[in-house]
Amino acid sequence: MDVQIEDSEKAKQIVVLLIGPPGSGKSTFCDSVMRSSHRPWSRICQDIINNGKAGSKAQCLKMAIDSLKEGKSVFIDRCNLDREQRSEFIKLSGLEVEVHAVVLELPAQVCISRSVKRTGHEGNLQGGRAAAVVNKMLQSKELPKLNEGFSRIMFCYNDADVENAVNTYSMLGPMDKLPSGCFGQKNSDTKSQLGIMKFFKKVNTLPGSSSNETTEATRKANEKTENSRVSPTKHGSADIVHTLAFPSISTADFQFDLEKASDIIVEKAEEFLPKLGTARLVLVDLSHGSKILSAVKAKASRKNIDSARFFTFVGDITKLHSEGGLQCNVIANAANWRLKPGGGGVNAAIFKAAGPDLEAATRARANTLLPGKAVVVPLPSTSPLQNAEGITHVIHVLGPNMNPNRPNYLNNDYTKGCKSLREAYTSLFEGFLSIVQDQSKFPKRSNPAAVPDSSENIEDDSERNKKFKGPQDMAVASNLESGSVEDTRDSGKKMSKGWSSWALALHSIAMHPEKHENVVLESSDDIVVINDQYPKARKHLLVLARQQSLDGLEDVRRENLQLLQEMHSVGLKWVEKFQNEDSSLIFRLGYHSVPSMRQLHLHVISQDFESDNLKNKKHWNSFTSSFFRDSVDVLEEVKSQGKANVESEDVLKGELRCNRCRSAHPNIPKLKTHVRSCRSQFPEHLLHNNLLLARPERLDE
DNA sequence: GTTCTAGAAC
DNA sequence: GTTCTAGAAC
Repeated sequence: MDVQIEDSEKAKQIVVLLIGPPGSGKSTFCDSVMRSSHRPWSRICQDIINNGKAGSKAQCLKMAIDSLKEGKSVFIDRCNLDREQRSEFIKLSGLEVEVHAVVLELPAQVCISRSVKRTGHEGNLQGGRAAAVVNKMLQSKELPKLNEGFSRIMFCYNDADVENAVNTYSMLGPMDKLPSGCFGQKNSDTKSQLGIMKFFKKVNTLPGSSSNETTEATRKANEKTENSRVSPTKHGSADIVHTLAFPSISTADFQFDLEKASDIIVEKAEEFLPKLGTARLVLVDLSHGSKILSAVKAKASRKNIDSARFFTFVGDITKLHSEGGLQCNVIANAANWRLKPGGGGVNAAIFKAAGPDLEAATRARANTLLPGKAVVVPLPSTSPLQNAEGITHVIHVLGPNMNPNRPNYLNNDYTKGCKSLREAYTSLFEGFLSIVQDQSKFPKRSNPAAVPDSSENIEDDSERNKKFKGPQDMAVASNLESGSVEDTRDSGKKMSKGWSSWALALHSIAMHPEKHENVVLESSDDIVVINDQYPKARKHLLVLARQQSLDGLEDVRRENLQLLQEMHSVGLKWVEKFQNEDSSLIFRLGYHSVPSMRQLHLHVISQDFESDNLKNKKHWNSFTSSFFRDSVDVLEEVKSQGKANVESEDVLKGELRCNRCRSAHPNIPKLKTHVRSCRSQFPEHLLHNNLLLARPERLDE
């Protein structure tokens, strides 16, 4: 196995800023690490720096510099709660050291009670005063961000997190380096990082060994997955670890430059891993001497990409499980534009191994493929590839061609070529992501034979959910569902993106409007218009996108721009119609940042909010706060930056403010009473940016 | 997403 | 006592 050798042979010192109020356990943290670490550490504690008495920040800095000169790594043991307090320590990174932060975000009560007890001895802060001090400090707290200059930040919210962090640093030998980035922060995707934490716990560092040790971690992870016959790693419940095995696109027959290709593979893997939860990406090649594999492996290692979730593998992509012991549920095919078998290489091998079923299933989805595009094909359960290898989906992907003897030769134009190859990997990984998300809401099939023949459903595996006839039938549908599917579903609702049964009604209508004639107001190839079943205002429509795998605003990309424009103009048309009937109506068109129901839908909603269905804070704030993203703004953002900004769900819990005068109200009934009579002007930004759709005279009242 | 309801807030 | 919210269950 060729292991990437770090270019710096020198031991990399680190400065670790502990961040937390008194009583959060900063000193204990340092002591625990220093007790078992093989790396020389110096703890710089402002409380005792002056011969056991408290000193100044400047003294701490000086001592830090001295310690670094002696070759020690440094803990800065002071509160470091706000950005300004931290800034001078971060500047130490100029001395060729990495600056890390470990954030001890323990409950304030815990810190207070600890610091009350402790300061009891020292006579420093007594009882209630300690509480007041801690509370005051916490008020001015600013959580650290990478852009302050940290190369790594770890957040700890409880004792287990702290233990994890202690282990991570204890295990760190003099030559080791930790992955950069932000780890463990709540409200962001932390799942991927847990893997790393667990993993570092296991690594035995050998002090003073060769420089290779920097990638000891990487190597072990690879060994684990490459050489032993591993069954898919289980994460908590019964769900499988989704794994996509893919060949390098365009670098074989299409003769794409290997250096450029490997850059793009690593770049795209890095981009998608955080979105993929625990799922894994595996670059596969047949030969041991594969240049593309070693290039990718080296680059991934240099970027500190989690090697348990993105790695390379030598083997036949059609026999990964049976011959390589690697369980993958999805494989990518370097397809030809006709999506036909043959040609040689991976394409021929996959079609051959999958049998005629794959061709039929492919044909049901697409006849041809453009460079840069991918198509996800569920593999029929009858296919030997599913039975023998556990493959449930094949994703055909077509890359750019640099070979003059093949069609659509790009004549060495690598500007176009790189763009197209990036697009190809984006399409491929997005296809995989859609599979991961679709299946995260269902338990693994216990009996593959019971799966409906997927060559027939253009849908996906959630086809069984199409028992829904629409929102009206939800109660019935969920009765039918209960038992077999329901009980193993995530109960902790924390799953990255699992759609519960009730959330699929819109998707169902968008896919089969003909089955919902009673609710569909208008439909075309691209959109369906329905009344919101629980209107939150006098007029409240939804314009549904019909395209697959556009679940919500977060999935929207530049290629969906035309669709968004159509949705917008359909919305406008209905506004026009409603205003012809009642010229006092004022509308906004927009999307929820994070929708509760699957399938991208545009809300067309009048701004009176006169509705008995508007019952709670979430309802109100989802239409009147920044959580509601105006269609106009979304279009602009997608046009200029390729995707739309989304607001965090946290704002839904914010206070209740009038949508016109922005006055705050204590509860929903009082708010509604106020809103009924408020005649103030709408907020400036809505008026100014033409986000309100009203007949001219109606906004001047 | 909605419904239901315990218990917090008044 | 009544009103209202927030969380669980669906």
